[in-house]
Amino acid sequence: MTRRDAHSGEPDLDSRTREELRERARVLLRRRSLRVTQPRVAVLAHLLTADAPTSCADVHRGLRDDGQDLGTVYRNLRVLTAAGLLQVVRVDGVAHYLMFAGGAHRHPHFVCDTCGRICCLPTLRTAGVSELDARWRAAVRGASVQLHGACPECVTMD
Amino acid sequence: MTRRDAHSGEPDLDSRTREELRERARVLLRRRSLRVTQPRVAVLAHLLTADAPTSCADVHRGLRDDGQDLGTVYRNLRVLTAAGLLQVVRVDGVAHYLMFAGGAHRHPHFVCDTCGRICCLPTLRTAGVSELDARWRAAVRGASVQLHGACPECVTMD
DNA sequence: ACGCAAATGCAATTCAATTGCATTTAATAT
DNA sequence: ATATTAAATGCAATTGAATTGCATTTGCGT
Repeated sequence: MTRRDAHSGEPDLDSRTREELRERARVLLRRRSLRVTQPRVAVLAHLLTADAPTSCADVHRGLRDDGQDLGTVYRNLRVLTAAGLLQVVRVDGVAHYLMFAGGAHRHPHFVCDTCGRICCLPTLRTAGVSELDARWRAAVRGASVQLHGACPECVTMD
Repeated sequence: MTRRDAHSGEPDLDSRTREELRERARVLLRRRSLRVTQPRVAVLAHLLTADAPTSCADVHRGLRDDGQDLGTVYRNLRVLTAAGLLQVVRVDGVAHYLMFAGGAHRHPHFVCDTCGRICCLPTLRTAGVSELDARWRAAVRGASVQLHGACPECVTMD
């Protein structure tokens, strides 16, 4: 069993790691001088454990035991993204969030047409599907590339 | 003035080209054995002239004189896309459609952070921003790459 | 011309995302 | 420690894209 015996005064392992996560989240928030609130910590801690980009609804679902408010989850995901802690991947028009890996470590994402799962692919130093391992190579049926920034017309107007 | 004199029996230039477009649209529909309906022709003809990926709302707006139904526009955009006539670019979760350029001629898109305009960039034979012309190179602030297909787990289940 | 499947028009609905506002809370100054 | 205040929250209402149910119309093969 995962839980310790009840007569032990110590918290069980799960809640210990959960608290560690929340502490990590608090540190990250303070570093960016964001206010450390319970809902915000909960959202960030949840994203710290997520192994794939997670939609707002998913985060909310994962936190529903705490009676988190959906609107607040949305607001915090926006705040955390604006602060550079999270990045967004949109899949079929739905935003999914993941911890921001840092400028140099951005990686492409893979969306399964069948199960909808979103995977983070390993970074490719030089672009090209040829560098993906064989399993992934066989999987790819299409790709899309989007750049963004200030378009030439807007640049000259600044 | 663009219009011809009223006493001329001939249609003016604008309506002539507009009819040409509609005829091109009809041909494309017949080639894919899609039913040639007035709303469908209107949507496709509109996309044939669009110089940038166009949202459903935009298409509808552009056709509002004809009293087109929004739901029907949505349905036709889906049909035309499924038939391979259009491709979709999603920007901030909103679908934008453009004529499908064909497998070999797919190109990346650029979304302006300021004005929201979406531009089709020239195809890059080898990937890399270095190949964009100087104006565009200066514009780019970020990029996202998404691949899709059947993920390894789903492949083995087929 | 006829018959039927497909498409349309219209309204209602779903779902992601945002927002207005009264209340609570975290960080700061006292 | 306590008061202060701007920020964040909780809840409900709202927006906006996209979809859908259904009665009616229309394209198209026979």
